Amino acid sequence: MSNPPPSPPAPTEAGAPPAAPAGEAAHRAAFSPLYRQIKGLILQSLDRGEWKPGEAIPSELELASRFKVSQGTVRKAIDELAADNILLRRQGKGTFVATHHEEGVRFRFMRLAPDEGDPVQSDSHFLECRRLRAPSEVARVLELRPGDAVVQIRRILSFTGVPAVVEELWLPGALFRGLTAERLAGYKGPMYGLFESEFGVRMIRADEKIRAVAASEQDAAWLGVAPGTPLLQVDRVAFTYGDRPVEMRRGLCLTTRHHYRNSLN
Amino acid sequence: MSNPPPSPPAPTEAGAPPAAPAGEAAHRAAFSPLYRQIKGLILQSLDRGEWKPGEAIPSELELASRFKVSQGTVRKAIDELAADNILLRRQGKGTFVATHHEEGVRFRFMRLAPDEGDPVQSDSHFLECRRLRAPSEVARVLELRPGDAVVQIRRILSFTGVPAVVEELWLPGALFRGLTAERLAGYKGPMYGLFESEFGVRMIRADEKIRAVAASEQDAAWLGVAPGTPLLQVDRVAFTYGDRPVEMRRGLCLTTRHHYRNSLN
DNA sequence: TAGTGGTCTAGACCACATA
DNA sequence: ATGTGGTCTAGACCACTAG
Repeated sequence: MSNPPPSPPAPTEAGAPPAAPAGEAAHRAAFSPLYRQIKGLILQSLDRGEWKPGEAIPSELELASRFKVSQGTVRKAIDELAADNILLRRQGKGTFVATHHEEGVRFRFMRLAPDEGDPVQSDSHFLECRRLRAPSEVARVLELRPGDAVVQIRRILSFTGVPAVVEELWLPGALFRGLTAERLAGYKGPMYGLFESEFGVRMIRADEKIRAVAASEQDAAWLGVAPGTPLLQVDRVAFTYGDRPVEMRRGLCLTTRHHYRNSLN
Repeated sequence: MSNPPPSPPAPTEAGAPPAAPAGEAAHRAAFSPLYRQIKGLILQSLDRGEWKPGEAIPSELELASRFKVSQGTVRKAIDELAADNILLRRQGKGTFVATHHEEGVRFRFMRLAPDEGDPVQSDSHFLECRRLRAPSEVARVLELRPGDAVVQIRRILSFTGVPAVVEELWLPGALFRGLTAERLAGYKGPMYGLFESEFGVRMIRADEKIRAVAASEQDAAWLGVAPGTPLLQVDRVAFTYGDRPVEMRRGLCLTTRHHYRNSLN
């Protein structure tokens, strides 16, 4: 850096607006450390697609000179993004934008596992994929205006040929133009991989609410069980960059040979 | 530190055995960075009770001089322990051993939340607390020898007076001598708080497997619902320092007004 | 050999809590 | 005023990857 030698430059300025202490400011305006501002700038670049999933981002040294901070500060920003599973560090190679196509990450959003044996990839059978105006609850959850278009998808997930989950999804229509049952069915790999590659929508995080419910006649038929059979109902809201909700989903899972796994830390 | 000035001391030595490259060693013996060795040493101190839950551990500078490393290295070790919720940093005050008594941490192991309103404390009604020889499955999960003593506990959890969970727990008898229904019932606060304060067993982490099942006659009676009502079955194994299993638990949850909440990152 | 991330150190200064 | 954790920098060296 080019500064008066052993005197670190004042924080609060990084090519970006945040946290400028104009005059005296009230008591203290938020205060965000430099590395967090850098994190925000990197997130913005990701959001606007400057670096695509699977690609390498610039090296730490390069980002440091771009943002006019030390490597250590960039490092700490990237540390947090890597902890959030948004970036992926590979020693000797670089830092990469995480993608839903990687092998090791395929079960991050698929918590249903067989009671014995290793987790296995599920097969999708799509029942429906249509566009319609958002029901009020869907609009509320996805933060759309009433009447905005949404895509509704219904599918059956099977493990080794046995149906185990019937699922319904809602997506904002504006983000998923041209999504059809054919495209869904023809795609190899996880659905979030398709969303990411074909529509530029990357799922970052999700909240789930889980309940036990009795199978309806129709759900029971799809799963080949008796009506009233207890099913695990998993309601998910998934978010992309900036905590914007972009998927609402309800899964009904048969848990006779599978379970939902979770770890509490 | 007292070392030849601008030449960082060789890693691999920190008052502890790990990762000593005797001669040449095969290809490469694990290799654990210094801060991870320090983390291990701190964990050992915690495990042996050198610092108790709620207490402050020595300052970073103090630990640095004790372990003969720089503050930054201790800091990184503590960073990881704080991320694991094992330590708690409080700026200006010190670093503290996490405890199950704190307000903010009371819902870390209680994932059942009311459908509307904020999470609320549950009341326990203890049905049973007795010592017996471990059934084979319990022995296997808790890594006991067949025939070792275990404590079996059964209780009902109620939210605002309404029964919502019937729960059965198994604990290693050797660690919980003198645990009785009276002591459980007389204790104010979370059960893990009692385990920690009265028996020196601190729960660090847990794995859960969740299924939907039909209520048995007995469980239905306890919960005031019809037999066959779908219940959420939550099977938990909880671990203390060193990933030693110290609790096996099965909860059956009524999810008509509550749900199990989870976040996927 | 060069480039990338990973570790370790040392020192300065900031923010917060307490006495 | 002092002590604690929190941030930032600068530089050296290690570990891994690839041309």
